[in-house]
Amino acid sequence: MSRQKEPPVYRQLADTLTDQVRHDFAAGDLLPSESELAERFGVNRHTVRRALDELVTAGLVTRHQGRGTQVVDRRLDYRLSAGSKVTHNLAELGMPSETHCLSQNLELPPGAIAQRFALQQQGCLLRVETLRYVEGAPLVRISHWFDPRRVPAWRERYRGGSTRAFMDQHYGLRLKRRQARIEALAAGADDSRWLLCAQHAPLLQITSDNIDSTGALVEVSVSRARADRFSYHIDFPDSVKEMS
Amino acid sequence: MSRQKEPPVYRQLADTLTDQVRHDFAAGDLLPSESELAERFGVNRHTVRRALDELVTAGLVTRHQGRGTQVVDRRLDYRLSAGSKVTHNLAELGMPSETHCLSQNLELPPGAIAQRFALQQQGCLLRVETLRYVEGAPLVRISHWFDPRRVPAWRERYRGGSTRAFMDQHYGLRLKRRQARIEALAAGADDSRWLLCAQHAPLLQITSDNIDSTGALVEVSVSRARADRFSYHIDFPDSVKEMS
DNA sequence: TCATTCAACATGTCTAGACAAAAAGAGCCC
DNA sequence: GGGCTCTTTTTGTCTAGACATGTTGAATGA
Repeated sequence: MSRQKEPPVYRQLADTLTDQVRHDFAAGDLLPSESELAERFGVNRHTVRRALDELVTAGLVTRHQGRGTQVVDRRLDYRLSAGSKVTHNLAELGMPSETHCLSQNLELPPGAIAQRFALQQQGCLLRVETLRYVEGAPLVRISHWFDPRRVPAWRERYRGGSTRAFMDQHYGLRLKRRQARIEALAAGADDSRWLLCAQHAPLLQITSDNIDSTGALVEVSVSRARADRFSYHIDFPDSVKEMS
Repeated sequence: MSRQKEPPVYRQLADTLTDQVRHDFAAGDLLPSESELAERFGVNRHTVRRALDELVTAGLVTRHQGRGTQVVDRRLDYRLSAGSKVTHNLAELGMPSETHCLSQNLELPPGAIAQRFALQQQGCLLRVETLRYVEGAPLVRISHWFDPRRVPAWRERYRGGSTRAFMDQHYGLRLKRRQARIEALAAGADDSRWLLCAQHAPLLQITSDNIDSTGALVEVSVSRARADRFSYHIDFPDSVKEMS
């Protein structure tokens, strides 16, 4: 194991092990023991542990005291290397994707959402959770909050697919976006589970108010996208916007 | 330090240090060195490091090699609860802030930046690094990349403050933003140092092309803002945009 | 005065060895 | 077979010391 220059040994070892795990191991397999790896690579066991720490935080393996280090189910990593087409216009996003429905319930919305609907509605809203796949990997998780009076019997009919198309088809609603708020945040446990990303990985969150042709608020959507696969692009045609 | 039963020493130490950091330290303070903590608590330095690892991943402190372990800014929690003024329009941002200049040099730009200037210039660009404070706390770190021919003798004159006002005053340049790209990413070592945030904390990065009145590209700016203190807001006047 | 050099100090990495704790399996007895 | 202990294997924790690398600030020198 090269030791002359950068990077540190545990980093190189982590990369090596990551490759091996990806190519030569299946989900559920046990890795060789730390002592064995240490001997095989000619480094101290602590260095192996430090390297394995990386794989653990990357979500590739889990450790069980007394049992061994086990390869976790993965799937997503292949996409990351094809990093160039990362820039999506949110408008294009609907097309080549597959949308799954995770849940749909009537719920009391959190304060920030309720506030937006405040003057029109103060009870429960219809919350529809969807997960959108692009090129086979999950890209964005969306919470749609609907005014339930505008989309009656939604839950009996909707089973997945584009909510936009569904609304158009069943309710004749074509929503426009009135405003959007863009934030960054760290992935929580739920996010990492659905988006197959590391916990605390950066996400791009977009909250938008969607109105019908009369200007009435029908939907507030909160989407969380994996930042490594998504960015948001804005063109300023020729407006007199200030710059920053 | 109790060692009879559970939990492990590093865990107890992590809890102790977490308390101390919360009560006896202010944002930006440096913790005692690892060796000093080791001696004070009667444990090995590695055990202290293991405990500090917990604080780092919890986002309470950041480490800087050669410098020390620094307490991260926590004031923003207050801000989050008073969640309303978190939303800044990037255009408003210039006003109540204080801008410090970190560095300014002629540099070979990275590929992504060079590409934007490609047809006009293929040598060095003027890179100006600024840090903007709002309400006394660092909010955003900006890399300005200028076409040096458009801002001659910049470095002899500029010492801080709004680059926008400076350009207007000295060069009669009033730039407009042509496009912007918004991404989320995790804070690196440099970011955490300047922005006083945790390493791997989510940042909102905005890359924008700024042109003069003739449409020529003069500046590309890359700003990284602490996601916990900043969000980006967009209004769609009455355009026929698609929603997502 | 200003810049350079250098030493002190901080975190980062690596090795070495020891024991603890949990899990799995072997062998035993009933 | 079923249940038991005991041994082995494996990860978890802790100590000890060494050197690398980055930062800072004081001493030095032009």
